[in-house]
Amino acid sequence: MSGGRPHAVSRDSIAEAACELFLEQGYERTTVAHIARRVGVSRSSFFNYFESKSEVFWSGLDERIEFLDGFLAAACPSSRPAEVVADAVREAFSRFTPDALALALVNSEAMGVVPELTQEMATRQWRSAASISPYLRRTGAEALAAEGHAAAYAGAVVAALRAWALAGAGRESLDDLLRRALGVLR
Amino acid sequence: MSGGRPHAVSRDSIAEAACELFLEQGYERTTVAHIARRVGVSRSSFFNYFESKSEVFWSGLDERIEFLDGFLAAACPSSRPAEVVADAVREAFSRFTPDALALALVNSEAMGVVPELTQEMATRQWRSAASISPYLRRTGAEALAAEGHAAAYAGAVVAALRAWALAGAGRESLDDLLRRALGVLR
DNA sequence: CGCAGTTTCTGGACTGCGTCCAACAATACG
DNA sequence: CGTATTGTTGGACGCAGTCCAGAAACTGCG
Repeated sequence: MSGGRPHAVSRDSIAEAACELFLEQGYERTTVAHIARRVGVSRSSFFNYFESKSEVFWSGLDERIEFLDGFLAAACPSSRPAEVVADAVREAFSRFTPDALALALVNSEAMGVVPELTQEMATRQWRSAASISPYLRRTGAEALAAEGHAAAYAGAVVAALRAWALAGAGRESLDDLLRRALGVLR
Repeated sequence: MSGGRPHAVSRDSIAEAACELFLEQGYERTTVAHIARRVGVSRSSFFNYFESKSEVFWSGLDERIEFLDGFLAAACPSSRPAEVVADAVREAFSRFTPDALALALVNSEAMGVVPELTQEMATRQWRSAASISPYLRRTGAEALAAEGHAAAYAGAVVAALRAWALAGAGRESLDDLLRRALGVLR
């Protein structure tokens, strides 16, 4: 059951090598082949670890969003939906650790990843909203209202995340920023 | 000054042919070469009219968002920012006509364009928020609050747009939907 | 030790998007 | 008719992402 050829490298080591190259020569000019060669593995193998070049940045965040989605799907409708959502978000991000994404947010210009980053970040914000909106609907909100409010929460989360990364992940508490960003939507 | 070879086809005719093909065989299975051949032009020429395959859907909306951006950039800070934003949005979308995007929203499953559409729509929502947020900041709002509220407005706009397209563009007034979606964010 | 089963690695072929460019075609103007 | 301008064309190119068959590394068993 537990046999098979062992992994030659780890996801993390690939992500690390990729970030090095992005910093050295920029995102666009770095090919998947470059990354693979630097970490000592074939191009094919890169795609065994990551679905795409850009996914290097997003594993950590996607995991947290998936957690949020499951959490809210299982949550009971409350008369105070704002608090449930805020708690869910803070719970989901309580174990978010600085990773490639934080590095990319800080060095976005040096890496030349601004367009890539906004595009992908927008997608994650959308996905967060898509997790929040159904919960709001279950509390009785109307469709347009649910989507608008969900977008607000998702936007607040992303704003907090950016502020946190830009302040130098760890120097400021992500939980505090989330609380502030969500609290301001009263 | 006004000489030169005339255009062989129009942007609209290309978009039309593209939508036909997307409906017939799906977005993924339709190549740029297909579209070009159908409309009787070379693949190279397609890229003279559109920057990318997906841009076929987005010209109209992008134009409206750009208008919104300019409008808000020129707007004076008000003590009632919500109303200014709402007016700007309604003004920007007052001339939005049903186009390839509305068709794609309605037939998203048939076209197999759901992932593409969510990704790109998320990017537009982000861009709308990025146009609104600076205005809110100029009215004195704090950074996190401005981003959260801007995300809410942008989300409401996109929700209204989707609802409008799905109801069969024209059967319901976009302006009404926008007013409702924005009004609910009190 | 040899063998079967399992998992990963690898190289190569392939499709399709998007870019670039030099040559060519169609128009306006003088 | 020449010239400037603008659009079209085909071809070559680089790269992302997919697919696959075969080799490699490990486990457990006879």
